[in-house]
Amino acid sequence: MSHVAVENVHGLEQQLAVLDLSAADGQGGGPNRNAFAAGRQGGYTIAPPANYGWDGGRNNFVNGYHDNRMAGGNVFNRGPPRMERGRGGVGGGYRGNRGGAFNPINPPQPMAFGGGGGGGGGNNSRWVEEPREEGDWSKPTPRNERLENELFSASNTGINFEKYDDIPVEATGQNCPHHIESFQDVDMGEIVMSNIALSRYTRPTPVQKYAIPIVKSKRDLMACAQTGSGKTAAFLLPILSQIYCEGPGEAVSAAKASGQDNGKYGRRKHYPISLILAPTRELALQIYDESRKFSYRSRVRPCVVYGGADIGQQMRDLERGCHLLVATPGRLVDMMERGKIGLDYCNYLVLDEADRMLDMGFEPQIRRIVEQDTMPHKGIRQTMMFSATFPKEIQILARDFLEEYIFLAVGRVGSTSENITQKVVWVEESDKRSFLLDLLSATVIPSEVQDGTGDTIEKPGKDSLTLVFVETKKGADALEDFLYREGYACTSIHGDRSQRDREEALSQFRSGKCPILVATAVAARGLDISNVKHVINFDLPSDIEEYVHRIGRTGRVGNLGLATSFFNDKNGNITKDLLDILVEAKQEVPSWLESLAYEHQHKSSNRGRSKRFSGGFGARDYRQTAAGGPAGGFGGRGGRNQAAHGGTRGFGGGGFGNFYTSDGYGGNYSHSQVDWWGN
DNA sequence: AAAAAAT
Repeated sequence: MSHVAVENVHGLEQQLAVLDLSAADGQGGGPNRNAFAAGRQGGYTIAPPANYGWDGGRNNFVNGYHDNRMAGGNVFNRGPPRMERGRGGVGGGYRGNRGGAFNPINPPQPMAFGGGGGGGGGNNSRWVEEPREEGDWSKPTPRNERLENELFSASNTGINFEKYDDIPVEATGQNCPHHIESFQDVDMGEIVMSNIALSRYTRPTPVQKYAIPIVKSKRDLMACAQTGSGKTAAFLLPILSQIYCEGPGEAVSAAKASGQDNGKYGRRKHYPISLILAPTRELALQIYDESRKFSYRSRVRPCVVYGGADIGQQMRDLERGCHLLVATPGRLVDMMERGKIGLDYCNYLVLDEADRMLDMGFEPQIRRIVEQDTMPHKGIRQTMMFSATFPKEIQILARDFLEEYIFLAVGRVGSTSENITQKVVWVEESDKRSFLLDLLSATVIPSEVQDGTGDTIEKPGKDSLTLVFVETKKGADALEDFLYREGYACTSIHGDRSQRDREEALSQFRSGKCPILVATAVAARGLDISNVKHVINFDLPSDIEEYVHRIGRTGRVGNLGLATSFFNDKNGNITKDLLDILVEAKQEVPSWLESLAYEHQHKSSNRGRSKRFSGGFGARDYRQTAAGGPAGGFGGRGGRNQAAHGGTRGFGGGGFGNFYTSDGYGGNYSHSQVDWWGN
């Protein structure tokens, strides 16, 4: 049945979910979880901040790029902080109490919108609006219809997750709070509830049902849930709810005490109450955009900082207040070293895509941020980690940052959504391009377009997006060029493109203006793009986690998706894991893949381990063993046609099935065959 | 060997 919450039960098939990794193994003795709430309630000096536009945070100019969502320039002035009105909050203590003592002007008055436009940024503002940080943080600030439309108009029309109700859920850890069935089952306050309604969320997704009460009860959490199942809201909603409920504590007064805005970047240091770290800039931006929705009509101001964009602009944005910060690690460290951000009062830490954040490339930066600076220790702060994949070795590492945590697994850790139809096809390197053309013309929902000669041709429609993954940045450029020359409206995203181009590419893809996006791993994780109907692994990745995340760009929030992967003898290292994934997701398995996996199992060591953890085996050694060297089973020269037609390849005893021959898919695949996967 | 993430 559904939602089997298990306490301290060692599940069998849950991929290491439990083992000895559960929180129940006595890491106890740490500080009281509630310490931060109790211990950080020092003096609170109320000093009115600069004039905030009532713009849930985001101005129309962020990160150095003009944001077209709000034409007309920066209409809100950024005057100096207003003179202290000295409502004598000193010693007044913590502000979380609703209906607290200091609420003389309620509700706060918003700035006039549009009208007046803020006085040209002069330093002599005479606006007498209530600064947003004052007042009762649990009470909504006034509506702003323009902002409301901007934030909520594009959101999808509710999530249909009924079919997920029989996904097995495992929650391990001591005193795990009971899950909820509806957003009304837990008190998240009127601000959150109204933003949930505006977002048209009808009922919580499975991961939200469990994570929300866990986070609300101040527990640390390691959460694993399939791609597209609503993880972002699963942490944003309860964290924001807590901040609204408890107020800013010392963070706001500390920022004010840290200095005056000197007009340029400001001298102030900002103390976010919550920090969310993400592995790519676009993902950080996306999370930030979500946080703007859920902080609408609140006193919480979200900010985002990431590399590749104007740091001065980001600093100016911080200057307007920063209570919830979304960041990529490098830029955050930079900001910390410049004294612009202090984590001293950061009570909530989220690692999104946590297994990536803790892998070799990121771990030192995470330790730098979390352990080697002023962030409250684990047990004081609340730490939450989310990902669809979480290799065992990284789970162990992750425990360094967690205290008495709850392990939550919705579905098996690392599994793929059954909403995604997965196909693996044998394609030699030299055939990949022509194969891709066939695939594109066969799978896109076409719209008729006039080509240069006046003939009507069919091109991808804007409601049918195709995401093509390649392994290298060069490869991405080359493939984009190729597709462009073939007449496809396509673009590309990878780490060598400018940040501006990256964001532009993503936006053109999202909007359907370029319905084909060629991408490297930068787009593999977390990005929520509606209408991605087809993910194509032009090059398969070398580890299975990457595969799971890549194909998870389709089949989101209950929609169906298709993922096609080009496989050849370069991909030996992923054979077994790929087979396991296909079997588990009840997908058709090409018999040649089964045979290869069988061979691989008998011919390579270190099987089933991600290369990151292969101990003494460096990546190079592993590759040689697995795929290239004398011990490998992939030395043969088999062509796609041979494979497809069951011809003999160079693998000893490789019995090839007729999965691809039986449906004529092999070398004779043509544009007319749109039906090869059974639709 | 590659990608990502600060300049």
